[in-house]
Amino acid sequence: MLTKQQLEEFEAEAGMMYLDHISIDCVVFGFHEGQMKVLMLKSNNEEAWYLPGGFVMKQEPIEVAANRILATRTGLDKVFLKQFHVFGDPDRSKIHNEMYSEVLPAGNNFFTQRFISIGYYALVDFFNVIPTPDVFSEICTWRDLDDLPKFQLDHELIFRTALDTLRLQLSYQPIGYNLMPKEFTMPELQKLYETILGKKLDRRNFQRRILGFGILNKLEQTRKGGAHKAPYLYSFDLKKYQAALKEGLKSGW
Amino acid sequence: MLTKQQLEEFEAEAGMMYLDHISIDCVVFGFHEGQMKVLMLKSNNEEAWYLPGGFVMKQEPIEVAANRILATRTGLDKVFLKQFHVFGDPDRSKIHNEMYSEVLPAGNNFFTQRFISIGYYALVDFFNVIPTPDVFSEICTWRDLDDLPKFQLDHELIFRTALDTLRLQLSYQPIGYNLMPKEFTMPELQKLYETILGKKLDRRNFQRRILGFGILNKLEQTRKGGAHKAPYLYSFDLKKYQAALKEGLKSGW
DNA sequence: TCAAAAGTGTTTTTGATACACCCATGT
DNA sequence: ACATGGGTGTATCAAAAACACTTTTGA
Repeated sequence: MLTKQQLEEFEAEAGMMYLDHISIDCVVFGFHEGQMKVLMLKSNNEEAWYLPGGFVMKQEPIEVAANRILATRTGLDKVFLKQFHVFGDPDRSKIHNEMYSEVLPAGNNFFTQRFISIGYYALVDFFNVIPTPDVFSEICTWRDLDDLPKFQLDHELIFRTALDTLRLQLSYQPIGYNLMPKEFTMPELQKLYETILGKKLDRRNFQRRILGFGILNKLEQTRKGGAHKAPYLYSFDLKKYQAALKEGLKSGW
Repeated sequence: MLTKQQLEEFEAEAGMMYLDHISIDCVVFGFHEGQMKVLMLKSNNEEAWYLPGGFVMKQEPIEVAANRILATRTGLDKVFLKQFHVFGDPDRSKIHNEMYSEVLPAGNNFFTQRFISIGYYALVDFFNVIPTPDVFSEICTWRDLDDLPKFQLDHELIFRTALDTLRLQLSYQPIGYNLMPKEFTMPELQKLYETILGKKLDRRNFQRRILGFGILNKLEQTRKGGAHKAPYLYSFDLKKYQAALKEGLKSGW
């Protein structure tokens, strides 16, 4: 938690560096132990959690800003990041505004203005992320998709919209390269799809379809140590994967 | 074309009314005589055309702003309007900035600041639109999709992104209610799809598929006066249409 | 040795595509 | 009467969905 003085200093600096009225919020999806996760933050003296976010520097492209914000929260560079919606209700930051206007001097100041937030969602490799709190929080950690906390502001809407977009994306784009480790088994990849979609898929049909996309390399080795028959390992064929991203998986018409 | 004084007055007013740094651009699609059209504007003393656009009032939701901007250019209220992308490159309004900084006093002024533009696309009934120029232009008119003029700024990118989004949309959402008149024939609807997609479709398969969606009502009457067999008239079943919008037309997985 | 997970099929159903025939209408 | 566009139907093919059997492995 910031002291009043720290907040005032930060406010003054922010007003110099950043564009007014524009913020960025990121929904960072990760996958671990068969569970879909979102990266979230929390301050010790608030109950509700919020999404990683930030502002756009005066001469910075918004994509660069989103990457920078993500990098500072995760330690990651160059991840899959996609703009999905703009949240522009004038009341969306009301509670926040009221909170800060108690602490900060009245009148124009950076934090109490109206913000229009550009939503990005990211797909990242769980193991590479080093969750890093921002200046407003002490806690930055993964939350299970089926055990979500109370959200601040409209962050629940932002999260839900991101998830819906991701699900839709799944039907015409390959997904997984950014979420899975280098090598993985077919059941592991299936679990990812099932988690995103929130439903069970047929093992055999899933395998046929995924292989049909032609974006996987089957490796020689198997994943040993499991309690049952050892599954084969696969990796993504990056070239073909990226081609599929461009072309799309099915034409529609 | 505005005089220098008019521009200065408008600038001062805009700075009071509107949020800094945020603009809205609309790609308005219409359909007439088997041709897809976009609504565009042009000033007499500039060569390049631009898209209908505007700014967000200080306490106005962005959806409301987009609707207001559209309403002032078309006379329409409550049309299909969808946010599709944010354009946030710091150089995107460079040329504009330079242009205005010649005319307007140096230093901070509304028109020479950096703008991040929220792109909306609209699907409207051609016949209901009354194209209305804005304060910067004398011409506001429909342009054929296959006879497009030179664009200002990054408006070509905005237009192309809108078209791509619309095409993608077509594969998982019904379209047409907002573009077609109340009553229409199957060949007319097919022409719409063909124009959006930029390719020919099989007459019989198209009909089967569209009817399969269950969003059309077949009317008793036929469209007479044509030089051939009179085609049946159809209308959209609004209830089922909106349900299909929500559900999507195919699941994917 | 057996339960559970994984590999590898086949059958069935559905939807997309391609194609054929007849009907109505204005010239 | 005929060319043209429109209504309706069928054959074919490919992909999705449903389903079955065998293999491997640790407990």
